[in-house]
Amino acid sequence: MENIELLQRIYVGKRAELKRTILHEALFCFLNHGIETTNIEMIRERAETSVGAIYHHFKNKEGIVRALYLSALQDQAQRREHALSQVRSLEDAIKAIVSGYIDWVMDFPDFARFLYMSGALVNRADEDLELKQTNQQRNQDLRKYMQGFEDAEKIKKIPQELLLSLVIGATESYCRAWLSHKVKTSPQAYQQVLANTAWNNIAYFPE
Amino acid sequence: MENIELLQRIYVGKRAELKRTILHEALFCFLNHGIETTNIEMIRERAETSVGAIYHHFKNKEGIVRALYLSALQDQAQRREHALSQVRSLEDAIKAIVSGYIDWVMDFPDFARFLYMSGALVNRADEDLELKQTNQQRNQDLRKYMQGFEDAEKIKKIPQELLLSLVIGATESYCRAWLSHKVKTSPQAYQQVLANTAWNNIAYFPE
Amino acid sequence: MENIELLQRIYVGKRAELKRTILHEALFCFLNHGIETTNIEMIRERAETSVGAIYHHFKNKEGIVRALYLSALQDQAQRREHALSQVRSLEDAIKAIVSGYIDWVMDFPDFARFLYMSGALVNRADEDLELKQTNQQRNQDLRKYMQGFEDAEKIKKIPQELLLSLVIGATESYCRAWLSHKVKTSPQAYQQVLANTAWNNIAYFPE
Amino acid sequence: MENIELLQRIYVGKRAELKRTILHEALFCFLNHGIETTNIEMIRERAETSVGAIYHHFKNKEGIVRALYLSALQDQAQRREHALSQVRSLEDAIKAIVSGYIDWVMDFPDFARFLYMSGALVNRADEDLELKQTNQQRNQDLRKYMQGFEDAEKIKKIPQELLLSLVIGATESYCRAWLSHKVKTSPQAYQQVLANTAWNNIAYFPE
DNA sequence: AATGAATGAGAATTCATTCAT
DNA sequence: CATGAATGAATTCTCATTCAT
Repeated sequence: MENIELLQRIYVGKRAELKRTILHEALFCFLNHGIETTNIEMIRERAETSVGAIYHHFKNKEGIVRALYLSALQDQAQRREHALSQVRSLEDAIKAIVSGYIDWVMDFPDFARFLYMSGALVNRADEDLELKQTNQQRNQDLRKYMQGFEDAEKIKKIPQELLLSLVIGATESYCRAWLSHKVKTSPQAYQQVLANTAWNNIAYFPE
Repeated sequence: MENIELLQRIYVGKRAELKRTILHEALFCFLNHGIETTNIEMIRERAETSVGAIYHHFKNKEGIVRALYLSALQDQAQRREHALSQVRSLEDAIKAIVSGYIDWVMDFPDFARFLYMSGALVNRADEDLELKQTNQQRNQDLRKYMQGFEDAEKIKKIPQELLLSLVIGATESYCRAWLSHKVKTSPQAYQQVLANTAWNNIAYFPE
Repeated sequence: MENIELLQRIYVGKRAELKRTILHEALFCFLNHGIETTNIEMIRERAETSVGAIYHHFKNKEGIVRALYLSALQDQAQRREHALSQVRSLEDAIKAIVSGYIDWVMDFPDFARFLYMSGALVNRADEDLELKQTNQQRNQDLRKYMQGFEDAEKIKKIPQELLLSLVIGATESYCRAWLSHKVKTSPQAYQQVLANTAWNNIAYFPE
Repeated sequence: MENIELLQRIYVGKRAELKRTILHEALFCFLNHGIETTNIEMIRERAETSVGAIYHHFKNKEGIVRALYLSALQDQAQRREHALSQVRSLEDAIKAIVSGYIDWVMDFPDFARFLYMSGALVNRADEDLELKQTNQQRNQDLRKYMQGFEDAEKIKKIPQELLLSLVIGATESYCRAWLSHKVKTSPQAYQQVLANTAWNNIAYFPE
């Protein structure tokens, strides 16, 4: 169960064991029955705990969804930051983002699937300022970081709103298709191709 | 209310007026409160009809969701087929697909938003063979159609699974962002750019 | 079951039959188990209906409490107004109020008990403007009415806030004690005495 | 926080500090949210202690309610007994009871409010023999005491059940109204009047 | 004495759906 | 075709209380 690895990075220590178990089993239920269709009893049964404990730790059913969502995002971001820290040019950065994304999806397909399916739900919570701000901050940081490279002029002409879609759009689209079994070949097989394509989108961006 | 236009193309005539009204108001509720959170009473109230009438016309709550989903897909497909029929080269076809996609999203943002949000739900229904087959059929048709052009060798090297993501990935990614208010500039502003990028992805596909 | 009589005056007709039944049985439960301790299932079982029907008609558990409370108040007021309409002097009015109060408590001891026990609850809802205003209106009307009599100078010296307590205080206190079985003799036995005392409080009000 | 004063008279010493704190904060919660609606967690938070500590000191939620209730009754009785010990005639005794009642309500409005609101609850506990007997004992003592005065023949004609209502009814009614903000003028302003009225009810009791 | 995580029975409420009129 | 009262299974969540540390 590689999912536990991810959760162990976010929920550290012995104390958090029950929390991790609950999240792990909740993820299983959400993926197999859908988020709205999963009820607390199902999670409770799998986690072999009590309703009270679940509410004690997460307050809400939504609290579980949110905890999973944030764990996934946070881990994804950590991995990306690590990958970017190894890189010295814009081209390498773009390719690292695409490659890293695919690697993460391959390592944690369950979390990836969950991110896609919960997106609609979590975005609904427009009031969720905390999440929104964390996201915006990350985007800005990323942008600034990339503008620090020597070959960075290229992205100065590209509207920043568009940049992310050009880089990750095709990759995300393919991963989505793979995770929902619409295509069979693993994204890893196309990792090179998708990384190159992403870079081409930037390098040959039409004036 | 441009949504009604779309519905009028699918549900034709005076007879279908109540059906259209119900779908129209249901769409409003689904977008504003989420699909699962919307209940029949909410739709009934807005549509100024009775519970019985809704069940008479759609059998189910799911029946409403499905009707909306299929209407959107069908209209989108109609539009794409029309656009493609005007076109004589692979390049034009690719660009027409991207442009048409953006046009449709701009014309019916509510339906587009609905498609994105219901995706998770409807895909869950793996048993829904009818829908799955229609979709696969359309994809195959599209592929065959494109292979008929003179300049079609290019896509023969491209794995067919990957093709759609390369063409539409960035565009879909940006439209999604726009519909959820993460970016402000309308996709229309980037229509040219996105169409060109899509074509570049095909034309300069790495060997 | 005299309680039904009262409810029939407030909830008129065939249509309202289920409503009356639910209220009637709820009253029984509230009195025997306390308001907070009574659960919907208990009411449902006695009323031989479904949970849904209860919620359909009253929206809330609190809705049931409120409906009973308002019914009681309304009936009490109706009776008092009727009694007062028969009367030509301040003395008779005061005595009619006391006598009427006791009569009503004797006729509908269940509702009286309920009023006493729900008072704390319903008053908690400070936001309940509707109720508050109705009450104030009634008090003002009563006051004006009483000032219309020939022998009304007497109450002009009495602070209006104090008036009601002087008139009804002892009676209410005794009825409360009787309804909670702290005393055995029926209030009716002291009707004359309490009416006279009330009048004395007014007539010999210290300057 | 005058409430603490009262509690300090009942729960004496350093040892009982936490007990007093818990009761004090519980009182706050009960008054602001109602007794049933207040949960242990709310009290725990305000008292800055632990759930365990609360249960250690009071065994029960009901234990807290009861402790508050008994404290209030006990303090009220103490005060009354003291006042009565200063008095040499029935008239003075009656007036002292009324005045003392008002003084106590003015000094401890929170406890008074609590007594009114918990009345319904505590009476429900018919099984609570201890409380019932204490109460009856006090009433009998009071009666005997009053019959010891020279001018005591007057109350011999008055049914003993009725006596308390005649004496305290109007006062209690007005205090209730004041505590629930239905009237604005403080009971103290009417202390004389209410004491006189109470005495009149006895002195001029109709044969 | 103090702590607070864990328990789990029990409550209120919702809501898709049916069906008699 | 239309209506909306009635149904009742299912769900979320609460909270007094216990108990190991």
